[in-house]
Amino acid sequence: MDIDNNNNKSNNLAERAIVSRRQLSFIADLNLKQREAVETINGPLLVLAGAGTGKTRALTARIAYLIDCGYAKPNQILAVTFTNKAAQEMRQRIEKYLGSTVEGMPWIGTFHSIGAKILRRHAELIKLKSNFTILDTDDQLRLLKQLISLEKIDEKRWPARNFLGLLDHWKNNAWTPDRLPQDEINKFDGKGQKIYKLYQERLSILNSVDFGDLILFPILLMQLNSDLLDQYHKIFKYILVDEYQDTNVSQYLLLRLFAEGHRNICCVGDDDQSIYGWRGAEVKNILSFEKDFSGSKVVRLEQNYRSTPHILGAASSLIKANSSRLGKELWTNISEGEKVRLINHWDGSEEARWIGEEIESLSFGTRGMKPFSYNQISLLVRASFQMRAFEERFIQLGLPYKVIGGPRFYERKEIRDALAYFRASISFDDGLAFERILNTPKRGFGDKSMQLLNELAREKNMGLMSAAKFAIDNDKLPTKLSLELDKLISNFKRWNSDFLDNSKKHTEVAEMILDESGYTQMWQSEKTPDAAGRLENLKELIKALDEFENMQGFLEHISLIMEMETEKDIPKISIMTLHAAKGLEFPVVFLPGWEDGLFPSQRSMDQKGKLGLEEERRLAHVGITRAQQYCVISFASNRRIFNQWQNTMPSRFINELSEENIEILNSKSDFGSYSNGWSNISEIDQTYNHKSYNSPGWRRMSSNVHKKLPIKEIVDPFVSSTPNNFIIGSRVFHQKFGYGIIKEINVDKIRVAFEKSEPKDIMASFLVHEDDV
DNA sequence: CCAAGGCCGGTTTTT
DNA sequence: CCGGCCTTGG
Repeated sequence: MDIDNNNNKSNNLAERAIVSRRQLSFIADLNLKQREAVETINGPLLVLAGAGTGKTRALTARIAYLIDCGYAKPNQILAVTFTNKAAQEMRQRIEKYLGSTVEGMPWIGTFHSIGAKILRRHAELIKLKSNFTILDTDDQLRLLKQLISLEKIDEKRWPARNFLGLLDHWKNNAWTPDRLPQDEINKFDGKGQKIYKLYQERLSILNSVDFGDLILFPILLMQLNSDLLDQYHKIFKYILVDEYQDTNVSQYLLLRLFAEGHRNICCVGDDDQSIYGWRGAEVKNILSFEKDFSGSKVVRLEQNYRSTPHILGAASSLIKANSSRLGKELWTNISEGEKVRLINHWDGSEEARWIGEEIESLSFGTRGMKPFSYNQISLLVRASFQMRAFEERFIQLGLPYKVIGGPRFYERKEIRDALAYFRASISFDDGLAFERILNTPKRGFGDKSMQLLNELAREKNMGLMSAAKFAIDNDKLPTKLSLELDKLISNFKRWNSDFLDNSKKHTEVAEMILDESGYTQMWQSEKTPDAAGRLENLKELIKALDEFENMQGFLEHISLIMEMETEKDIPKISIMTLHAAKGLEFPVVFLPGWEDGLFPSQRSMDQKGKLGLEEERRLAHVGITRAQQYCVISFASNRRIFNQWQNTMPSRFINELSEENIEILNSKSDFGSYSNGWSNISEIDQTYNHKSYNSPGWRRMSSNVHKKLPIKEIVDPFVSSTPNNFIIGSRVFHQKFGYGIIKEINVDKIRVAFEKSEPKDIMASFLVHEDDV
């Protein structure tokens, strides 16, 4: 709103003085490196920011600096994050720095929200209306199931869920149906490309896009309309990207298109915190930044403000085992603190018991530490099924806890149903929403009538609601169903005009819809224990809706932001996955379940071999670096997984931790070898003793670790083509050209000087290290 | 069309 | 052990 603020400032000396004081306030307390990251404004810049080095601070100070010094207007800065939380935090900090609102910064947001914004502006160029809906996974699956059965593919062998995985992969790589690589086309029973095409056509008719399209379509828009791209080049004078290590190929391409304009792109990231490879993130992007953006500068933030030296030491010793790194060494001014503690338990429930007891002690103050509040304590697990044991234990002990990133509000059935009613009322084209609630509450529509309508819709190339109308008019349905359907459709027409009627409040219309459709009634008459809770949730939904001006805005909001802010309550212990913990910090961190196969996860290693293991190791690194003062790693000798007891070996990561930063707490059970599992908790708590690395238990454990399961070497052409497998100067072999020396690496094109042939640019996937021949 | 029971499978998850 | 999905029988 208040954009002019910045333009007027130079006219007024007093204000100028204020401005420079303000500048001091957000630059003065930065360290030299951070300052360099803020003040290097021209050309491509990569900021390698280790955990806890003030990354967000530097990033936001940079934006404030650009605006305050007049390098850019607030609306000329594109700042992209991955999560809404990060975007929100960025906004708040900038506001704090600039002392004004950031209303005038339309281009701060997640990749997807910015993609959606661009797409809405130019929807017609890509055969969409600008009020298109954004599908969720449920909708996508429903649509895919239809298409798969239509193609007469056996759904058992080729589940829609698998196709969704493929689709994701394709869109992450910016492959449209026509641009699919040869070896992708015939995936999924030979019909991959065909279904992809059908899917996109159907989406277009439904006036819908999926999440992948929110990145993919803007890329296409920019590639196909050079004048449009020019426009955006003019708008985006400065580009900033947070968590660059998490970008996938599509996101990278989009950024590169925009960056071609002013070439002022600043990416912040940490290759050691890249933990989303499994969903398409390419570490390659950050590793080859300097190659991708010529003339770039790299600034490393290595001073850590978060953790004690022992915690940092343990984390660095671990991450050193990774081979593909840009290399950073975190250091700190913080003086001595607790060593990282390591403890073994007989089994998972003993582990849960011990941690529960330990948390109680910590909350009263123990071992010379000040008492910790529960909200200073967190428990980070590899997989969410591990949480249950702790929740059960904490409930028994009466310890308050919260699960972060648990089942999300907008993913609940009743919420989705309600939203489907709203969506179908707003847009008659939204066939997937209509289909969802057609028989909810029961209106007598089963598979058969549903199929009839769907086939009709596809045949006539119309939305499901129009097809329904057609079916009624042409007597395609039993009279009873026709009457029901007719009633429903006229309801939707009325609800639609109610939403458009400005004299009616949208929340009231929404409530009315839920009542008139019989949806509320449906839950009221249901006797299951959770029915009451569902009705509560519906009320919550209406409350959330009240924050918005109209239904359209609300729907846009929730399709992009899948969470509801939870009110702050009494202090609680935070339980979450390691993935969810990225970006957070806690004084106390518990890291249970460090057992080979669980963490590192066997599946990760099976699927991606060494690269998978390295990603797991980064995850471990993320875990340890969350801790500010006190970090406890634990593992159990026996664990029940899917109700089956398994003997477990300590995680290989434990052996990689530097001895001098670790203190071993050993329970009587001596690494589980002779404990009968009945040990009494308090006894364990009181009798753990501090053992050196030479205890018999430790030696046994170590020797077990050496028997680590072999890692399968998987040759995935896409993955193994990362240039980091090769370095300049190494000797490689090529099937046709023989041996040669690497001279230059450019993403996956590698220039090789062959011994018996001219130098050539070769795709990385065709080269092997000389040792591997 | 629907409710009840059998069977299979089961990381990480944001937008 | 749990939840989702499919089959089966009313």
